[in-house]
Amino acid sequence: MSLKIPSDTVSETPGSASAHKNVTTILKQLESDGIIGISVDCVIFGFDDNELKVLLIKSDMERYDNKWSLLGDLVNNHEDLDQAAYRILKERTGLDDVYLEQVKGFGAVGRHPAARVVTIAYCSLINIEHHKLKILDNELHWHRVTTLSEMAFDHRQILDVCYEWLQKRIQEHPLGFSLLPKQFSLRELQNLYEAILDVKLDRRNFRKKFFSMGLLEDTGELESDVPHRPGKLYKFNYDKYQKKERKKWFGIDF
Amino acid sequence: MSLKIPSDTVSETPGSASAHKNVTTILKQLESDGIIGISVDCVIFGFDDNELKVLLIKSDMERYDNKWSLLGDLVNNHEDLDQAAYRILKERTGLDDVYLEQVKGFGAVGRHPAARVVTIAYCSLINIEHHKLKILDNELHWHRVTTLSEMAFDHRQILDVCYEWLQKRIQEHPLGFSLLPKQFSLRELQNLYEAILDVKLDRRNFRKKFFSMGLLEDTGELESDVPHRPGKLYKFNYDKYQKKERKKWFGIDF
DNA sequence: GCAAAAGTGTTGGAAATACACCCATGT
DNA sequence: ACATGGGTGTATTTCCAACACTTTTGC
Repeated sequence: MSLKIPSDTVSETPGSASAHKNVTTILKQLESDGIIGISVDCVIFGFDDNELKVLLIKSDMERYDNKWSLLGDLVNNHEDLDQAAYRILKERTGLDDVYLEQVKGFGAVGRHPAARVVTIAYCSLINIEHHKLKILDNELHWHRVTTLSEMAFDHRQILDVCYEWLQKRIQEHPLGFSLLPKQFSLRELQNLYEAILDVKLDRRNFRKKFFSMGLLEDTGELESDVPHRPGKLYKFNYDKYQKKERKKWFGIDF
Repeated sequence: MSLKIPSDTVSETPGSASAHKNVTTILKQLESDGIIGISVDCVIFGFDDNELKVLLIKSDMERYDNKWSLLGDLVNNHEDLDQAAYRILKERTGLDDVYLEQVKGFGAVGRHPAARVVTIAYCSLINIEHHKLKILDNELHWHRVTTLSEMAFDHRQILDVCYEWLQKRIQEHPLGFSLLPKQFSLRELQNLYEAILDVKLDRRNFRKKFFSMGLLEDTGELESDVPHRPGKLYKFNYDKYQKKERKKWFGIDF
């Protein structure tokens, strides 16, 4: 987790290295005062090369040098938790208007070496191609979720929880489309689900399922630059999804 | 939310009124120092008279007099979030060894009038008959979830989120049994599901469903003191449930 | 014997699964 | 022409939903 000085104004130089120093000082102060710090950590998923990726940086803290870290920061005094998460995303990646949802709070006593810090984990899903990263401080880049090197603090645990959350959530909510381009082929969609859930699905049944939901809109366009017959491109009709009434009864099963 | 002086030792006089004073003082201090406080609020559900109930107290704070409040407290410096939740339950109700799960963090800037406090909501489910309340400070008692009077702070929102969480969770995890006696009839179980989900279910299909899961154990005993044919009493086989391998694939549906 | 809830099976429809061939494109 | 994935339909099975009568007990 990277921490910076809490302030009420969003930095004018988002992502600049200078905004992320003095971390240790602040934490030492918190610790000596016996105060619990509160931070937000963002688990940002992307999908590329048919693999689920996560966005990590190199930790600012010496002791955790060469370990990878989620994108985090202390929560400012006058911002909501959600706002803090959006701010961190914006500062670190330059990205805005993305899917973001709170997943869980982590507050084990020893989870941060410098001070007592409770963190709220957020999940974000972005399309890697569409949102090219503009800020690359702290070696920000994408990592495969399946083959992760050692991570700082308890960030591995946080990531694991968020990944499991994603596996469950993607089956009951159409958040996966955030990982794809606005227009996508059914093959891409299926690859996404297969990669995240680590299963093989039947192509025909997968199509039937999604078409029967009636939420995919044929754009009339086709794939290009593929060395085979191009597939149709669809987009997800979010309005129509919103209007569907949610069923609160799913069926008991455990 | 009721707050008390953070300390590293669990109070020796759990639930005593004296442990819950000086709240305003602490919060004023936090506020003047520009520090974000962190608390835990417990939403404790019970089931009685075929209705879902929630355990509330009268708020300590003047401004919120006569409004009902969840059971909460500031998190101590040297306790995990989960520990804090268990401590609050123990202090306020004398109860231990109960189901408890984190639901969501709430951190809107203005949610608490005295200071900036981020709270982590926990859900707990207890059997009202089995765990008779020993501590009744602050007018602690059970309220119907469906007909709630005005609540303090944002506690109504927290309760709503937790209730929706419960409706979803009870269908995919056997936590509902915590609300029933160790031995229960199928009628009681069905009443529980019908009350929480606010649906009517077919009795035969309900039985079929639960028996087919193979997790109910016939105790050989029967209901007593019922003015009709007594039903068989079952208990939930939690060991067997634990051994079942979880399926990560539920089927896409949204 | 009557009221009240326990206990029990079958059937039809819907949804999930399994499975194989022809089509369009780039090379 | 061939390699690659796109696109499609059907048969089977499984699961869910609807539905009614007999049994046991307390009063």
